[in-house]
Amino acid sequence: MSNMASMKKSEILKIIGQNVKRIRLEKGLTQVDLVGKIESRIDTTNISRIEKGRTNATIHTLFRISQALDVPLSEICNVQENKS
Amino acid sequence: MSNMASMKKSEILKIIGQNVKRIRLEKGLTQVDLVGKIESRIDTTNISRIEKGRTNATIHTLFRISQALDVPLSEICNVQENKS
DNA sequence: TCTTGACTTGTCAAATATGGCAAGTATGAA
DNA sequence: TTCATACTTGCCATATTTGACAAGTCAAGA
Repeated sequence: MSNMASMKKSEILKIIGQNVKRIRLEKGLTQVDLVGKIESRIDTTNISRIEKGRTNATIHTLFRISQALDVPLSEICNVQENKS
Repeated sequence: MSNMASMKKSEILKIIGQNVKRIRLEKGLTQVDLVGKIESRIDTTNISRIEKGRTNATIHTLFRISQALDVPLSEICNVQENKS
């Protein structure tokens, strides 16, 4: 049912961002907490833009976020509505 | 055992690239075949660079590739060695 | 009201991803 | 050897991410 083929760029960026925000909140972290746990520097500006779906983050940026959130990268990258 | 915390940028890019290449070959596709299946244009140059881990692709580019390969994005983003 | 914390958003500079083209490498077949 | 296919890599121009800072919004308290 997911009709992935027609998913627009803005849509998947929004889903990725929602994933990041949801996991961050589940861990009880603020954006400032999160960047504090990230190895090489990431700005809260960028976190905010990613969570809002305003930026098309690189995989390495998302990977660093996944490390700080202590979840697999694939969890952040879960954009599928449902699997058969 | 995965020691994700110390994974360097070049290492995760290499794994992402290996994932793309492996799945593409499993599907019996050439790079030219692959770009032919991608909605908005992607150059074989870029596919090659991603597969070789030479470029830090954006999530939207990897998403379009996952669509063309008919696999979930999370499969391309599977960089974990093994899960506990 | 004032303050604080959390987040968003604008702007800027620097780095780099992307698309495009051309040239090079490698393999296999004729 | 010659040719074709598949892929890699260098270069270029353009677009955009990223890091950084400043300013703004919003909600909860004191």
